[in-house]
Amino acid sequence: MARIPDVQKLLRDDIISGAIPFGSRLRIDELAGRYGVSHMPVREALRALSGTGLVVLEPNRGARVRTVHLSFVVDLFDIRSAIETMLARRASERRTADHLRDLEAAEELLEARVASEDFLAVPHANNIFHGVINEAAGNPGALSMVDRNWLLVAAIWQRYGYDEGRFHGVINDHRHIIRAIERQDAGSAAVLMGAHIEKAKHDLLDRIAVDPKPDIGLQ
Amino acid sequence: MARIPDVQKLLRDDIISGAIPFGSRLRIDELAGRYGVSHMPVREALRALSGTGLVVLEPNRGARVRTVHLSFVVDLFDIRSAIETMLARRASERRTADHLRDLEAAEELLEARVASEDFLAVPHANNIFHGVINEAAGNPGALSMVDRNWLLVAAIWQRYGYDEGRFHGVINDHRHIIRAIERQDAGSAAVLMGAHIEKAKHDLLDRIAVDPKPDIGLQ
DNA sequence: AAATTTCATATTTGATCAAATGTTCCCTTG
DNA sequence: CAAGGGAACATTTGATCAAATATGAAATTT
Repeated sequence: MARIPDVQKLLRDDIISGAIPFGSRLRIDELAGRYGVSHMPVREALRALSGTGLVVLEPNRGARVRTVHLSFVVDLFDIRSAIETMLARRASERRTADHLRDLEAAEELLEARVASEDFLAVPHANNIFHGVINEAAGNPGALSMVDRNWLLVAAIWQRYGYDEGRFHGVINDHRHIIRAIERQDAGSAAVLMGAHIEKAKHDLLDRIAVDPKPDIGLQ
Repeated sequence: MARIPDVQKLLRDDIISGAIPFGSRLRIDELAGRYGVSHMPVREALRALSGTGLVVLEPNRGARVRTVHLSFVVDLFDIRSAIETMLARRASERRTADHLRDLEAAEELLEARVASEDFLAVPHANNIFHGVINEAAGNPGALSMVDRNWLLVAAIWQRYGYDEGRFHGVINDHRHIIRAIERQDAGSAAVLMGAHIEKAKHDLLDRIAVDPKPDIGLQ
């Protein structure tokens, strides 16, 4: 009684969590055994994931988890910066009172988790915060692009861990971004968002530089 | 002896050309007959295309070509503007002499086609021009996003046709963009590219406003 | 001894068939 | 006559099997 979306999600999560390293071969029968399904749903799940770029499929040669180079990490952040900057601008123009409320709720959740040192749960709260902004921008296509991008960044960051000191800078950035969106100051929101993501990029790159962990599959 | 990538390409082209309208149901057996293959490759091709967003798959309810709203057209251009602006900036920084040569060759091709009034072939030349810039930027992930975006824009534009007067403005924009990239003026290249895409957006929206063609599937 | 070819094995891809799920139309009932 | 239920049909999904393709190892030849 297993379905394709289930396998897709299980496999996706196994890749993000690091259980399956970048560049690994993905054998259909092996995955079928792992998830307790026949090999048919696995086939289709792999095909679907190849469309998202998380899995690379070569005809007659099977599937692999995408390989990740250091330059690819930079590229990911450049894309994210371009799109989220645009979305912050749009969100400033279109935000409703409801959006502001959601935004402040998301930020409170994030700050509560930092205060209680529940650092593992912070990235998820962060994801919610950015999700509210991107949702408020009202561009579903861009939203799904950012989500895909986020997935890959999460997969990489998961493997290198967070510097806990980072979160205080995040909180300060967020508060300024909220205020810009509140006063519908699109230009300010865009610049602040750009800087916010630029910081994230270098925080991650620094962690990779300090401890590259060559066995992770980052090339 | 047909393969999945072939079916994928055939189906993709049929959607872009307008042979299969937006929102159409895509029945596996029907497509198998259309392309002269068994239904197995079609299944997998649909799954792969669903990953790209061109096809929407609902579990146990089959596949449809994605539906396109007017607001979605605006969203597409916003995304494209955000990414291509970033790529124009990067291309300015990284361009080599070879890139400049390719860029000028692409532009000459485009201008030749406009001059000989071969208007149907102009969009392809235009695609090459932008492709060179995006290639020079050296961000493959962003490149594939732009390509996907371009696919959808092409599908829509194909249905509404081009105003031939448009191309002269395009040529002027392109020449200025080339000069900005040549002198490695990233800020200028970015602004010019942003304006260039903004113009394209309104040229298309105007054509839709003049003749909405309700039977096309745009909602 | 090194290289190339051939053969065996593993794996993906395609075809056929069976089961589950969704849809539609007709019939019954209120 | 309308609304709800049910049966027949269509379509997708899953399973099994066969064929094509790639990979790796062993053996033969130069």
